[in-house]
Amino acid sequence: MVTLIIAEKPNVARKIAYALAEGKPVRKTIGKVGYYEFTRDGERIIVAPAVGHLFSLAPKVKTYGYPIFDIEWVPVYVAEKGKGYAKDYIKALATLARRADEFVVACDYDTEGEVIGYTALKYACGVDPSRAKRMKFSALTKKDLLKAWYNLEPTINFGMADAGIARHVLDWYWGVNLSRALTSAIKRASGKWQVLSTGRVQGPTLKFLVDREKEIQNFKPTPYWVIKMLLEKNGEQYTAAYEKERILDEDEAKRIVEEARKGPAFVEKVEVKQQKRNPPVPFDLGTLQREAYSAFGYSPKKTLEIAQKLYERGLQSYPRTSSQKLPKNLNFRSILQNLAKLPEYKPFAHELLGKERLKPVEGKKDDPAHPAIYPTGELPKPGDLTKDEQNIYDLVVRRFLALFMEPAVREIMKVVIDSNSHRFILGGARTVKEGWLKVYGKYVKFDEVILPAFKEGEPVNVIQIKREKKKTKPPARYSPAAVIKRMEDLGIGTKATRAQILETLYSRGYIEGKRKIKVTPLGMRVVEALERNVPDIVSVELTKAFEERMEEIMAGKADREGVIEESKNQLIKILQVFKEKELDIGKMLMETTGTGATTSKTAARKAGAVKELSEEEEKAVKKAVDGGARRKEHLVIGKCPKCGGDLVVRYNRKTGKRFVGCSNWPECNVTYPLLQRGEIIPTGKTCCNGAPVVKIREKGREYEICVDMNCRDWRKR
DNA sequence: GCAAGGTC
Repeated sequence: MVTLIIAEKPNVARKIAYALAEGKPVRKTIGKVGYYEFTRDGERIIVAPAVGHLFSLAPKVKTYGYPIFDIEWVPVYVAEKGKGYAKDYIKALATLARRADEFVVACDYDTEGEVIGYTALKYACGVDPSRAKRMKFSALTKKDLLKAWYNLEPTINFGMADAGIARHVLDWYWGVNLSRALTSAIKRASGKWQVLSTGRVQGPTLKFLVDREKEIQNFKPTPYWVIKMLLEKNGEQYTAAYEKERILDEDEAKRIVEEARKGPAFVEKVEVKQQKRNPPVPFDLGTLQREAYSAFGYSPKKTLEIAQKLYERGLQSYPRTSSQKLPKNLNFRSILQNLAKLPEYKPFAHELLGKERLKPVEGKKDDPAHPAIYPTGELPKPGDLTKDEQNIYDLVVRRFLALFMEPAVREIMKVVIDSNSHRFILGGARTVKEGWLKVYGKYVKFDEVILPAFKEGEPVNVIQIKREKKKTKPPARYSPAAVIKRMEDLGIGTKATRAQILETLYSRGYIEGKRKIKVTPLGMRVVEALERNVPDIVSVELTKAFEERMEEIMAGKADREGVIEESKNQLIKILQVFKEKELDIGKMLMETTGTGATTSKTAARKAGAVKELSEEEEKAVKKAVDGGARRKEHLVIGKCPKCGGDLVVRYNRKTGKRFVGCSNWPECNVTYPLLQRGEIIPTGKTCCNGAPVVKIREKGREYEICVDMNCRDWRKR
């Protein structure tokens, strides 16, 4: 007797084989596809992989019209471009099925996994899916896999399979029909062929981008005033802010300034608090994509591609996960021992290996199929990784190391100054214990504003009290990383598809801008047209409704075909109305708001995935990057001798190396090099030409050094 | 040609 076990992907097939085999499984191949043979308890077992979905929905008749509902399952390589690799996998399963008497599905235990198993059995193996048993596991450890093998479910979960199939059909019906309707409308109005699209996830994603665009367009800045007190202590100047942050009336601001100027000013209260900051949680894909965007400016899609490559090389675990928890039985010590072989991680790994107990922090999110992302302990060879791969690898390794480290401790200081019964607040903050920031501080910065000691009741030497006029700012545009986050929060798309769906919006010409996403006039019109005629498709409610129907199918409270039929009837009505108004809708889609035509193919390409940035965009990007860096709150080590701004520790975006730069960059271009090792502690002292002196603490050694390399006393120090 | 979902 031969049993064929079907896994969701090659890597899992290997793990199952190694877990179930008595001794070592034999790896064989059919075409390019590897599969495994072995015995257990005298039974012959074959484990072979799918590669995700091997079958996809496609129309039975090739037409361009709509509505269209007559669809069938076909091999993915027939329905989609670039899926040729799937052919070998289908062929391998078909061949192996002929040798098997029993079938077991061992795909991920969720609706998509059930559909992958179901269609593989039915269309690749040519077997009735009701003949198959089910392995059910939530971790790929030997223990879990053996338990699943000895406790096989008698059948696959047909409730889950039916719910999954309904999801595929409904998404196809709504997405393809409405995309054809939009494309047809613009064709009729313009005579030109331009692909437009929408769907259950594209619609609401574009909608929230449009909402933000409108908020920005309609934004009316209102003036307000802030009041600042410039004061002096021990020869240094500090700025305190009036306790009411914004004053909306200019006369009131004037009055406060006049009254406060009369003084006398004294310290009313000093508060010092210590704050514990725990290490960040392990990476799930979304968090990694956000961090890589903020650290390196990588798009979510790029980060996923790099992470996939690192996974394929065995350097890190599976990237498409929503878990923020590490496997309980992972051998942390052996991973750390391996990482210690890389000089840049050696000190941190050694420090951790000296601990008796290694307990990583963990986050709330979980994933039944995969743990959080972690480095496997396999090491890249020198020169093996591209710069981009090195960056993501470094981020993953440092995050992993940080999980086991002590919390950082921050000291927050608040000095309340009274001047003629008006209160001003002077805030300070510094890191008093680095903890996990030692290894991860490269990617997270906290504000360092060091204040001298103030005593309650002491007089304050006020230099100036003044008001400044400001204006409220419109809400910020979404970045790609922020879009992914918003999609996660709304519960639309999956960790594996969100980045790709965002790219689709670019390629349709709906949105533009690499870092700050702007909706094009075409994008605005598409949402408008859909909102008027098919409000469901731009609302997250459609996803919610689908999910409810799927729950009902799984629970046996609704029938798959009934749910599909119901959605189809609803769509028929909508599409009929759409078709009647097609020409008008097409004309509306072509209207632009005076910023140039967007309906031609070239314009759509221009508005699409932006490869080259205009000068203006380049500036905006620089500003965003700089703004981002500033928000990361760099360590201040002294004053700039040229412009009086703050000299802060910065990190080169490309090389990650640290240096000292002026906070008034790009207006002021003062920079100094820095040693790349050791902790930097500001001393408040200055040296030649006013350059600051810093203290470097490294491996218990401490010394002071002037940051100016031309310093005469450089060697001496 | 169009969706969204797996995975290389």
